[in-house]
Amino acid sequence: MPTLTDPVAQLREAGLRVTRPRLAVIDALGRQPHADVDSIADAARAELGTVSTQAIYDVLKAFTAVGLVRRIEPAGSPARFELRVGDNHHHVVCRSCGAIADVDCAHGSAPCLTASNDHGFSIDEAEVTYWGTCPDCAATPAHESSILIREEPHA
Amino acid sequence: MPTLTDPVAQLREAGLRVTRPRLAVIDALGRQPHADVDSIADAARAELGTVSTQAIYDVLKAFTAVGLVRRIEPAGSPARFELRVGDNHHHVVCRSCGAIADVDCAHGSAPCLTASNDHGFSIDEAEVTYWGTCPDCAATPAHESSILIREEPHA
DNA sequence: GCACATTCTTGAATGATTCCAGAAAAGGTG
DNA sequence: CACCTTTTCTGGAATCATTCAAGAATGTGC
Repeated sequence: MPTLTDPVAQLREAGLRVTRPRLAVIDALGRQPHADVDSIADAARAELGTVSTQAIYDVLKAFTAVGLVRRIEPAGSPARFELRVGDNHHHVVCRSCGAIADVDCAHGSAPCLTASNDHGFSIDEAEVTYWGTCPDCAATPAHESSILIREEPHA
Repeated sequence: MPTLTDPVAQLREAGLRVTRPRLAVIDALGRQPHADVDSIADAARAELGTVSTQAIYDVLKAFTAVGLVRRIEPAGSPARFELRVGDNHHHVVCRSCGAIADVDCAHGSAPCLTASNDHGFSIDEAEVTYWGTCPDCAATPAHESSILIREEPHA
């Protein structure tokens, strides 16, 4: 087995054309697990020289459509994307810097998928987001965190 | 006891001034559990005649800050607000029309709050979002849903 | 290698949300 | 009850993420 399922093969299997921007995006996501569009675009540009932001959006949309990547959208953050799909895992999001980490489901594959009262909805997915503080931000005295996504932008 | 904790008293207790727009927002939220800013603004205008969108945002921000309302942001939808706070409950979101319903926690008050591996994060909240199809959309043959937020806008 | 469909580029539009400065209103005090 | 300070509301513009559109470039199957 290759390093991690040959990207070219992945694209072909998904019925998608193999283009430079697409490979760059896969590569970027492989390196940065929960990157937002901007980071992915930066990474892709570092690799290819020039890629339009639009292309990144298109690529990500195509990937999401065929299930190659999963789009996650923690409240208050721009959308982020990850390659891990299929295994129902969840995320911890840092309230102060926006960092995201993966969390495997504690009770098997579909933990809380059973709602107490589904109001007649037919539920097909349970998405769990844990909110807290990442080790880095916990260590820092509540100011000057690494990224700062939504507080005191002037500091 | 009043219908549901006198709004005026609620505001006073929260240390907020009692203003017409604020009462209108509380009223609107009492009637529409998971309204977005636009709906709230409409409801408030129906009641007061004129209110700036800005005022609605300010009011909601103030309410959120003191914990009077909770802000929820399902991926792909504008932010929504609800009065129910304090009881850790979750939401079911309809993939086709965006409808939201409350779901009480099946296993007591803090169900999945225990992540299998917290990566060093100190977690303070677990937010669960169930995705599925609401009864209305399930009944409809997959087209012409009530609101249609994000699929096949041309249909 | 060719033709065709798909994908990328450029540039602009949209929608939600926020920032700003000034005008108005609410509450507490004398 | 009038005054003053603080907070809130108005109106308009700015910002950010994302999407739309039209044409040029590229990948794929034959």
